[in-house]
Amino acid sequence: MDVWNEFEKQVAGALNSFFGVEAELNRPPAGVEGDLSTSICFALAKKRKASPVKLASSFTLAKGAYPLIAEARAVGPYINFFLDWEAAAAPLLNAIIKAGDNYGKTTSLSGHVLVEFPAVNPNKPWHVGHARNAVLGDTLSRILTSVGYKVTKIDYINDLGLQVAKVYWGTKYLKEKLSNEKFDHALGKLYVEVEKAVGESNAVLSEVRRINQLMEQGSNETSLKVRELVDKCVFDQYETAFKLNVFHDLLVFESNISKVGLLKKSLEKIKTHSSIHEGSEDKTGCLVADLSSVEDFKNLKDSEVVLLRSDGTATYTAKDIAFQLWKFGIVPDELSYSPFIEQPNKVTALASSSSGGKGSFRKADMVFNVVGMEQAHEQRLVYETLNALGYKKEFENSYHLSYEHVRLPKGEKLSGRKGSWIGFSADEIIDEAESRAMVAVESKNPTLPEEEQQTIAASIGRGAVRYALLKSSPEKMITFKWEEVLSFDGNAAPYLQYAYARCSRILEEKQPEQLKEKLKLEKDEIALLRHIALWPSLLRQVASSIKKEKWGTRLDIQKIGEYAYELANLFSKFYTNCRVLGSPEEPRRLSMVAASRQTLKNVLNILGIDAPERM
RNA sequence: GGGCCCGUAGCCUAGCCUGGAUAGGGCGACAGCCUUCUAAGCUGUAGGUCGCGGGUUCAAAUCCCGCCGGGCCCA
Repeated sequence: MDVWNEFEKQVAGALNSFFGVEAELNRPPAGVEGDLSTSICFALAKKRKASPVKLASSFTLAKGAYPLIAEARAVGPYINFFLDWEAAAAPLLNAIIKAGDNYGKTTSLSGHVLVEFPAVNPNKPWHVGHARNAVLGDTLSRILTSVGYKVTKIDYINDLGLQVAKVYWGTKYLKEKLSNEKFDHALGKLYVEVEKAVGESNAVLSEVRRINQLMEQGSNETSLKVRELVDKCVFDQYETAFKLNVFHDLLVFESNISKVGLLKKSLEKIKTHSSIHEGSEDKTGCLVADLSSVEDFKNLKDSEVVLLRSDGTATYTAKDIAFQLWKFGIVPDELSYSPFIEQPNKVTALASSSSGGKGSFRKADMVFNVVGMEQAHEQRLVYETLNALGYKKEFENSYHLSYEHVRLPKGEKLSGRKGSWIGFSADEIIDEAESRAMVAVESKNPTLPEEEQQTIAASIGRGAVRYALLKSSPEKMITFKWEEVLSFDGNAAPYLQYAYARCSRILEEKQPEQLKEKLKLEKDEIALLRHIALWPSLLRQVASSIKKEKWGTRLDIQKIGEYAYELANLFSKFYTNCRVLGSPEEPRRLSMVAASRQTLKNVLNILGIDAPERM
């Protein structure tokens, strides 16, 4: 049931048949009456040599042709259209309640989308910046799913990096510094200590390098032990993910990629292409990809991208290219998979492994990499290389979802090496939010069993953190401030959840029944109903805002949060001004409450925020 | 040297791609509203050189050019 979409079509049709032009439609600004408006008369005024005001007032609606349009009113040079809410309300409300969790969803798009996030190194806990990445990737996945895509959420674990070798060295030689806390936290702190040791002694660094070599060779005692350590760390990182309602389908470990020789096979496949050749000048002896045909890279030295150095070792770019080729199924999937972890969403995430069975991994039609914006250049190199190799379709379907980083209150960066994340790990922030929520829950619901209070507080805490990370545009830097994340008033997740809980409490008393006749609605009711009706087109609009750009991807993800806030706000006004239970308007208002509750639930679900029945 | 992102009240932020009505919100401040479905709420007041300067246009926060400030990348 998409009343709004139908209304838009009718307004466009009415304007087209009267003026004979396609007119753009806008929402009138706040304080101006009407549901849709057009400023087409300005443009027409010039061509037709008439004043825009006259043109606007000349407009008339063909009778009976546009059942959803109640009125078209000229306001100065604008024409404002009014939807016939009294006629539309009953069928709309009935349809929303019937559609339930599917209200707003469509199946208009299809294809397999792979979304990779957050790819945190397995030697420390997630900090608030990783949480931003994860929450963005997760919400993007929810949006894509809601418009019909089949989405695979994938995580990449670089278990062959020097950072991992360092913590492994630490567990052997600095055992006493490994604390008893949650393992990812213990490792993260140990890592800081190892960095100090490395800085003080060359012997340590060469031992770390030796460990790293063993890891890269694989199939030895060290590499097995390192993988054990990595798994243990990732398990604990995923406990954090679960607290944020972040779930995955597949984890791919670099060690497994390396073992099956993905890089080598990818290079075999592409090296005969004319754009892959030996480098010139200072790149003699290197294998390079030639991107000099790309306008933006023409004047750069690295219009030749090094894939293999003259000593035969591969660059990160080469690995990234190989992995991107794998994602699109250009090189076959030779990885084996085993069940890795049971998730609270009842999906068992699989992980690449040395012993498991072949996966049913389907090649992707579209790939999103959620990566910080400092990597824009690197990401573009990868995609442009695909293009240069003739994989045009894959190039066009490679998306770098970039986002700005989270900074600490004083403006410093979050660093694993220096340990500046300590005190700002995702766990610490979520836990703090949860315990603050618990104080309020206890005082407002003293009779509830403690377990239930805990569940509600957890929902509020994680919701607050997720919403704080989602409500502003990804390209804006976030300076972390406790007061902001822990503010439970105003434009914050608890405000949305509170509106939902209020709906639920009314409906606990009485359920709505099918509505039949035309409804006479009050102002607050129309405002609420209009916003509810907007949900399907808002969701569609956000999904279609996804646009590959030269550097990065356009995505209006913050519009979801904005919509959610407005919905909760309009419901709160309705709740204050329109008595439901026991009032003469009870039948229709119960339906309004049920439709509000359903829409709030569906919006919160896209944001990955729980909808508690009471709080 | 080249490139990317950000700049909107004390603080945070929407709007910019697709120009149009008094630049929307939130926090904080101040003043009101609980004997009726949860006051984590509602109502109101104060607070703005939309970083600066040009240009295009009937119309610029929005488009174009040039600066400045902050962050980042390539070399």
